[in-house]
Amino acid sequence: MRRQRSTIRDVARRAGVSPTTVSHTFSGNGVVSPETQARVRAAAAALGYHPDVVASGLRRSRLGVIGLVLRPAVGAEPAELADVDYFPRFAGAAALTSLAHGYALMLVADPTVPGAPVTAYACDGIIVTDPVADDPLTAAMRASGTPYTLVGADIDDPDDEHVVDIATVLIADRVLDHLADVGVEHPALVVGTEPIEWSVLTERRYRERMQAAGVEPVVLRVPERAPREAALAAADELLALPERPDGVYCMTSDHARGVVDRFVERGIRVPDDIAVVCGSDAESLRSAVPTITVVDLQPEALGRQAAAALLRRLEPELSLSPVAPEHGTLILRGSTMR
Amino acid sequence: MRRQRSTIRDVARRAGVSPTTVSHTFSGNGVVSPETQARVRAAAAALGYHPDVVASGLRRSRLGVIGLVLRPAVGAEPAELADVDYFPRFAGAAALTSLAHGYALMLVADPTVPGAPVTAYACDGIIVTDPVADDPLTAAMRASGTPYTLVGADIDDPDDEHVVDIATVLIADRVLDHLADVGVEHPALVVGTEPIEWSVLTERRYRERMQAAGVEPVVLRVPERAPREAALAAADELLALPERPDGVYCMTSDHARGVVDRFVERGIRVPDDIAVVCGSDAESLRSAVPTITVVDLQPEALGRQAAAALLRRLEPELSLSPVAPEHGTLILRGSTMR
DNA sequence: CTAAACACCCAAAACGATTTGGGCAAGGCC
DNA sequence: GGCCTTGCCCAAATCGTTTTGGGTGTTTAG
Repeated sequence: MRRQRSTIRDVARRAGVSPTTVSHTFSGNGVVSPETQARVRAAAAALGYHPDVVASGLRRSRLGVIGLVLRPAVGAEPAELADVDYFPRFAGAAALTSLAHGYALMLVADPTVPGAPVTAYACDGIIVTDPVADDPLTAAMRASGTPYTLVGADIDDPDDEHVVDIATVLIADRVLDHLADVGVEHPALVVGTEPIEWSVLTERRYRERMQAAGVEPVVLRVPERAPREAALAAADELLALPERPDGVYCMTSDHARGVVDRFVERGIRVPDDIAVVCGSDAESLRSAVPTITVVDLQPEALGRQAAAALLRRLEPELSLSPVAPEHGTLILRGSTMR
Repeated sequence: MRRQRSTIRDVARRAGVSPTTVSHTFSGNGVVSPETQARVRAAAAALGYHPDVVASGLRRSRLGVIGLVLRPAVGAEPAELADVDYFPRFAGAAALTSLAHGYALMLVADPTVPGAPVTAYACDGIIVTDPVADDPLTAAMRASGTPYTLVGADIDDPDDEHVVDIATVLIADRVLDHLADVGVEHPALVVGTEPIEWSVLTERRYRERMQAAGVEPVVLRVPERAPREAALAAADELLALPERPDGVYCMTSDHARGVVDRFVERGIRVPDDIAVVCGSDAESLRSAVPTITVVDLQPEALGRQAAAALLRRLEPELSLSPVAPEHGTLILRGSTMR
């Protein structure tokens, strides 16, 4: 029952050659006569041999694996992720792009958190979404010489070249424009607390625009992983304001759902009294009453782009069809249909 | 710029001990005095040392990685997957369950297809969704002694114990019951061609029920990855039947969309003339006109279950909270709302 | 006082591949 | 004939760990 895999040595013995020759025939590295190659391949086939990726990875320090660190998701319970569209879709697209070029994609834990497994360092390169401010993970990757690609910039290091643009400002503008279009005059922002580009730049842009419009900005910070009560409380806080906002931009689906639910509970009409937009899609937003207008972040496109960028770093001669970056558009639903 | 990682030997030198001792302090295997341990840890920290997962994987033949083979998706273009909910959600849940127990999850290619990378064999165990009839991959895994878990049974090997139940028959009954409830008397079935449990058992069950009801079964087989035209043609074929079906059960989202689109094009009213149910959910089915009733396959629950089953095989002493299997229910939408 | 038990540590042999640096013939050139 | 290629092949070192099988001293038991 124990694994009894045959090694390169077994193949060599059976084919009457040296292990070197076997290695050469498979890697195409040395010079091996066609007849010998045939003998070797026959022996390998007879033994059901296939090279040990780990051993060859050790020697060549190249494993054929791309790592993916989903930052906010690590440590999350699977159940918590059930409602989030972004990560699985991103990962799926990145995985297929990698597989198409001979790499496996591995979802790994952030190796900079103390007790975590350090599998990430074994990868030939890693994709990080989304890096936090002054990210220790990026630093670690740089120190260990592991190629990386960030999805969304490290806001404390905006000059890093290895970033896939997530167009946060563009998207913020679209959302705020849309709210203005449906007549919202003083929107509030409900944003997460993690220092990631997505949150920080959205808030910055929001404040800029409010200032330009001469409107007092209202920003509520609610932790991404806070319990539902936090979102409900945020809704109450908005309603208690002296000048009640007539629109809300919630970054995460949990917050949007909580806020809308509480509004409805309190007899506030959505969208007539307050319009709501959410910054990312999720099943619950589609089936909510009313359904909630969202930003389509196009996770597949980003996943593909991130994987392609990293693959280009790993194998410069690879020909990768460039992906046209087409950034988030709005999916209009009930919560803004006035 | 080249990777200059420090090794266990460097740490040993700096701490004035042997590599053995360093290994022992980190693995907790041998006996090392607390003072020595402290010295070793200090040295490791100073050098930024972290063990090489690949080297240790080679020696211990245990990498800390679970492989996931998404059968129908391998070789697919990322764009093709964009619309499919099932795989990314399944993978996401499996990944989080694995990470929570110290394993990374790796999406790998089917190693039994000729030129494919054999990364799968490097995994400590693999999850296969969905195995085809008499699956060569299962055979390979058995031969190489790699633990595996199948999601959906191999229909030619129904006695394999390492299977996560996907309740195909139960779901088929629910769909057919629902169609009957809304007045459908002779439903047709549009099913894929891959010999996977999901397709085969559904068709079998469908035929059983039609026979019991004394209705002539109508089964159209359309390849899973066929172009859109194939689904359109299937719709036409259904319309051309002497006794036109008054309901259709399409297994895949592409087929359902194509069929509905062609029906609408031809002036057939959905659901009034023909009701339609799809066997798996996708974005396009939610936004189609009319929206299409689907089976909620609960990919997260299955992913979690599959990972848990495999983890239990890999580490029997692991305490994994049992997951209550709650199988597919229907999400009712316009295409069956008569 | 001697022998056994214990605590702590280490050298060297794996693990399974790749790579380096030749070795040995056969053939070509002068 | 001698020398240089060229074609083909191999032995041994290497990658960074873990594990095996001792080797020291220092205590404890008899």
